[in-house]
Amino acid sequence: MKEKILENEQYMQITEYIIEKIEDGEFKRGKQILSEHKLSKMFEVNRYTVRKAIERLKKLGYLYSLQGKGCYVSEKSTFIDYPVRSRGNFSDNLSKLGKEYNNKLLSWELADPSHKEKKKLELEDDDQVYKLTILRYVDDEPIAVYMTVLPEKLVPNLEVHLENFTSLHKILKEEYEYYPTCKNYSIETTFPMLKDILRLNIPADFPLFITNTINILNSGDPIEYTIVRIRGDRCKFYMDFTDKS
Amino acid sequence: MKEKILENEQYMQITEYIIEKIEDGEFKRGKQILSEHKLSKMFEVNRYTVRKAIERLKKLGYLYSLQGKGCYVSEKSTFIDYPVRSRGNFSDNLSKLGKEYNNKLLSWELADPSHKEKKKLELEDDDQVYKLTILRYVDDEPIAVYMTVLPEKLVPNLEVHLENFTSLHKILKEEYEYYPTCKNYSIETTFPMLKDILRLNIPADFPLFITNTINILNSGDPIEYTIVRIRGDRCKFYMDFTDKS
DNA sequence: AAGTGGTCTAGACCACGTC
DNA sequence: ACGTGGTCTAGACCACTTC
Repeated sequence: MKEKILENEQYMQITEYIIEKIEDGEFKRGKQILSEHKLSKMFEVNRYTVRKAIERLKKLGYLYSLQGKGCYVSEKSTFIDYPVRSRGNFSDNLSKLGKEYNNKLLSWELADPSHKEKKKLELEDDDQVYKLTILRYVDDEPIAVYMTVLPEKLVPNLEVHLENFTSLHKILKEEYEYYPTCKNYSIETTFPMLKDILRLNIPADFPLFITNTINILNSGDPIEYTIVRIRGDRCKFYMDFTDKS
Repeated sequence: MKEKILENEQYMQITEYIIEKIEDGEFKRGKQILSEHKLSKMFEVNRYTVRKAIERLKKLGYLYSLQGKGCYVSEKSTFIDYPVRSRGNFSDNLSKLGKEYNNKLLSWELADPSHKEKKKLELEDDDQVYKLTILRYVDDEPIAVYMTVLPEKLVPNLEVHLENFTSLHKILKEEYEYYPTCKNYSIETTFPMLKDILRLNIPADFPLFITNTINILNSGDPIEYTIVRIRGDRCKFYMDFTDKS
């Protein structure tokens, strides 16, 4: 272990070494690996160095650790497919996968739009907006935070329909007869802020997707501007261009 | 600084504190911030703790550091838009943004397909495939690594056209009269492996996009199966459903 | 030579899980 | 009581940049 892959980066050698062990099957899926203390003795390095290697292996998805118990080799994880398409929505897809999902309305307010929201939703000067924050669970695990902004003039008295919230699109359909379609969509990746960490219950160094989307009505009027913050370790985006729905 | 946001996580408090300073404009864009040594004295913590905060701030895109010089507040970064659509390609979009790009063929081989490649490309038992590895630069900065697999039977003698490589789709068009369209597309996010770190010249803890796509011919036959590994800190994906191209 | 960030050692205390 | 991972301190050496 004493030659160097990159200069002065023993933790990188240890990382690659452990990956090999996992892929060779020597460290078995689901099984506990050696403790940090034992690994640091084995590699003759400080625990700090082993921890940096393990930190990276966790972020790469090879390992996960439980405080007080130990560090384990991950099972092959199943990603939740997030479909991207003009029409249709998330729930259609999930039922195909046999997964349960539900939404929880964290908060709502009727407020003045920010400059950006005003522009995205093509609003006049005095228009107000509803701002909803929704937490989405899949199999009872929090997966994504939705921050949706809707023009008040298009969804008057929205708050009346927010009791026993299950789905925004259900409300739009059943109460307003709106069938929004996606105008555009963007996907970035970063890391969770403190709010995301608490809401999604993820470590600070896990990747996060951020999507921006504007949905419009048949008339072309923007009905919602939504920013979604999605667990990057559990989800993937999927587009099927043969699907004509 | 002595109350706790999360338990035993002083570095998280320092992170949030510095973010405030940046967003308030007290730490100015492009300017150097205090050294790690000075910050650790200021917050009365060890340098390790300050470094963890700075590590996080770098990953969040607020800071960048130069060895021997110091740590600076990032300018607002401009993302490279990666368009996703059935037809059309990357280069159209970039020329709109006024960016230069070019490709470099790192390697190619004619080989047996893996099990997965065989399935994705709907190959017979004896079919071979060309495997190309291409590095894409934007403004002379490496941005993405393409690993493309093509059935040999559809692009016979491909190697003849690989001299002075500029673009695979140019070869497909000019030499084979193929105009591939995208069948499906997926996007995940993880972290770079050693190869990515060296090729894309990024730190180990920067986020990476991984896309999978299958392109088909008009006949419906799969022509390429491509895995792309893209810098997540510099790129975003963009879909426009009003664009009918 | 002095200052900076990058890496690592040695050792400590804590929270948590198992026994 | 003990082992585990999570956090932090104190101090060291290195590579790099600036002077």
